[in-house]
Amino acid sequence: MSERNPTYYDGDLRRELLDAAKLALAEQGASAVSLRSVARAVGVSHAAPAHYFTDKTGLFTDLAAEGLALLADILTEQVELAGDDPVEGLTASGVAYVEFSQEHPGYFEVMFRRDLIDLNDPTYAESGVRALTVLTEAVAACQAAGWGRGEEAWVLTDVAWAAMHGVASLSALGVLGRPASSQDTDSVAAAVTRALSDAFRSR
Amino acid sequence: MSERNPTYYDGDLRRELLDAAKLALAEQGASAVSLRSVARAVGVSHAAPAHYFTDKTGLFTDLAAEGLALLADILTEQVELAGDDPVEGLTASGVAYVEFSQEHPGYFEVMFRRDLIDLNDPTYAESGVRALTVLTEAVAACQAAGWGRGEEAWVLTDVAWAAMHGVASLSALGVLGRPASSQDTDSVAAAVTRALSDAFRSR
DNA sequence: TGTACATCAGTGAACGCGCGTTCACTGATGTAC
DNA sequence: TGTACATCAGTGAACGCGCGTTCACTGATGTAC
Repeated sequence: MSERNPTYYDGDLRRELLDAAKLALAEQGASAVSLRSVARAVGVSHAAPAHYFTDKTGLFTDLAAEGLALLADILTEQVELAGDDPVEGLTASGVAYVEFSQEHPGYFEVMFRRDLIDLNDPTYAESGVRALTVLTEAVAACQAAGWGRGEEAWVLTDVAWAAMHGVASLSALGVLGRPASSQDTDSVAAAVTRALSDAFRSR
Repeated sequence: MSERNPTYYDGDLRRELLDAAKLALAEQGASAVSLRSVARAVGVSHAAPAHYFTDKTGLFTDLAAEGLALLADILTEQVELAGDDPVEGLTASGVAYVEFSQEHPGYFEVMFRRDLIDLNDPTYAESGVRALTVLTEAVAACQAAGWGRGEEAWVLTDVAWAAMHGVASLSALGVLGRPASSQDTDSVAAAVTRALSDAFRSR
């Protein structure tokens, strides 16, 4: 997606279209977002998005790739920050994953939707591999430190990913928390993520 | 949704429309399903679905309510089967949740989509409460047996739900498993679910 | 048993709409000489 | 510095399409008497 001639004027319109799409996705969900509505939100011709993204799948794919790259960066940072404590690195990654989904619901809405994006897009795939590699290495470091021994490495990676992803998804749905109370979504997700991390940590 | 006169002929068309929608959702995703396409698949007039479901949201809501009721049944059954072993009951519920998502991808596609269904539909909400109650009671029984002490009950319930839901979602996406190998999706999900259960069990 | 009537599931024509996509174009920016 | 040309971002009119929804209707099923 989106190969552009870098020697030429690289205006803000592409950026603005992506931001508008991200906002609309967060506020109204994917079913309400069209190329025309995005163009309308930015105030340009309805044909403009096709210039940058070819088609609707292109727009969503570029947005998903951008989000996935940011997520990979965030996970990498968390693992690096944790330094010599790999279990802390994995825990912090989980917390950061959930926070990412809350801070960027627009990204999260399309990042894992195979009916909306091209999973084989090189940029998207590269970031996906990067994020998964960080997670895999973090798990391997935990195992080297004695955590989760006796389990195959990829199983533990999937377990960690699934746990993070589950909290992020249900948190976005707004179904977590003490029944019939209106707690702050972020703090609920934080409590759940923390409890989940503790469960892993105590192994 | 769908109050109908039970004294009258209660044909199969409603059933067939639901089944066709479920199949299309599983195969092509929500963005490809329309009232007209469902009617086409069944071979009836495009206006027929409106008779049973009022509108598109109605169709998806009825389908989601049906799926959620089935899931609540399944979870209840697992807890009952486990009898005196509450941790086994919770574990079996997790496995069953993931299996449900794999056996009924069409249900799973709409069951948690607030942009597609009416979350306040009485039937849907009632099944939701039922499923969550089963889970809550299972967690309470586990705590009574000494598991997960020191954690608030709702946090543990959310942790369990998020874990199940994460595996189900990522499994449906097809991203779990040993990297670059084409393992059977079901067995991968089973391995991950099992590892997750073990993690909880060992607390 | 027979006739007249009520119900209602499903039809099919018609509507207006927003969509993605195409395409000839304009006009500003940058390049060659 | 000045002119002629090339590039390309973005325009706006036009297209055909599938959609959800409406509505007068048909015809089969069941009910009243």
